[in-house]
Amino acid sequence: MKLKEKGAASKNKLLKSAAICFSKNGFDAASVDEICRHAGLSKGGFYHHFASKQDLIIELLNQWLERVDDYIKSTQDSSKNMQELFTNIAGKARPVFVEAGEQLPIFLELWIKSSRDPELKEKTITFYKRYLDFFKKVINEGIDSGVVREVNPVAASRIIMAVAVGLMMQGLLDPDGADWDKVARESSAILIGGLAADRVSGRKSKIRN
Amino acid sequence: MKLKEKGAASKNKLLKSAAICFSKNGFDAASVDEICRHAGLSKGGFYHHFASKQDLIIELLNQWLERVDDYIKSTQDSSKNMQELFTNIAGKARPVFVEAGEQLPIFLELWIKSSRDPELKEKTITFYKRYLDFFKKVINEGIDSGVVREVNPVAASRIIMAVAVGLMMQGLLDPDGADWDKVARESSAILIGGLAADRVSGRKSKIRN
DNA sequence: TAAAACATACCAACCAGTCGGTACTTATTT
DNA sequence: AAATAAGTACCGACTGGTTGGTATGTTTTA
Repeated sequence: MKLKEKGAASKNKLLKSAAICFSKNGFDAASVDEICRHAGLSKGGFYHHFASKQDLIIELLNQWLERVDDYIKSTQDSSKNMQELFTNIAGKARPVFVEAGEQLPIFLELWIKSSRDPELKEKTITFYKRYLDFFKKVINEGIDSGVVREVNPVAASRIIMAVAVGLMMQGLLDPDGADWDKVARESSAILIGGLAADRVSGRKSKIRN
Repeated sequence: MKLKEKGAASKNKLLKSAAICFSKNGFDAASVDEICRHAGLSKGGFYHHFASKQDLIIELLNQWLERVDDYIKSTQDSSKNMQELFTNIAGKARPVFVEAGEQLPIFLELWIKSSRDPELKEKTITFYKRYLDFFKKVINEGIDSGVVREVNPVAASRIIMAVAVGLMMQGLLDPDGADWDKVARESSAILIGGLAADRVSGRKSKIRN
């Protein structure tokens, strides 16, 4: 194997190990030593590849950001209308809750950390806005095609985001308290179908202010 | 002042200082020394009142739990039907986002911490279920009175919780990105009114599985 | 032989928690 | 009421352990 490749492999190993160690007990609890041990490298190796622990975190975030892009693209391609899209997203609840279930606490911890760290915040907001724009676009299409009533697209996007994030948090706190897969599907159904027994207003939504 | 009262005052001062220090940089970052300094007490004083740092956190949580009960009661009393309740809750978005805005990161951090710490988890779940039951009750009343269509009450409660928590998290990440007060009101409107332009199904909701 | 990819040893800082001791208050006894 | 005993509130130096980061040396590859 070439030197460069070996170096890149080690760096990747460190990133993977870091993600695992972080998910176990959080960012701060996972020490650099522990990550190194898990990756089978020494501290010198770590600081050869990363300037600091924070630097590693940033790089991890970048990797996730790329995945977000991929996910958005794949979901966008395979969904024709809003209902279908929501069904697709809700259908992916299980992999999100199970496979990535261990990465979830880190993801949330990162979110909170971002609220205090400008460097992280910038990255996280990028991630956040990307999803927001995606939903906004979907809703606008829905409105144009008459499937969605005339709500504020940005506000609606925020609710969708809120439901997604909020359900994740509940799943995190009470994993066995519900069949989250099912809850996700029901949630999207309620979000789509609406809560009220009868339409409160006419075609136009009744948002004041 | 009597001795006991003085002690209680000091303990309270420590709790308040802790809440402030925690909100600045998180649980782990705030050292016991820092809390003591802020409270104008020594370390010995701290460990006279609390068995450990964790012990303090638990007591803080208990205080918050009591406030939750008060809040639920006050909201319950001042709302006759579901729309009114939601309007009330959404109307309180500003105080939640502004006044308690600094305590929010801690609250969320606590949530995550709970997912790993059984002792904390038990407390947090109590808090969580209390809100869940509250919403469930409201929705059941709504269904009985015909205002709400026949959704799964538990699932609906989880969505409401999700929206609340999810919006808080977005507000945390991007405080100036939106008028969160307005977003909260619009959200409750959408939640109540529903997203779809036309009722997808008939009276019965179309939840499968 | 130069640089990349590590390893080893080490440090200064920090942190939760301990412990012996002090100042002051309350309860009990004389 | 005075003396004594017991308890509460608090101080601050100290400890054992951990952590992020560094300085320097060694091996491997181009």
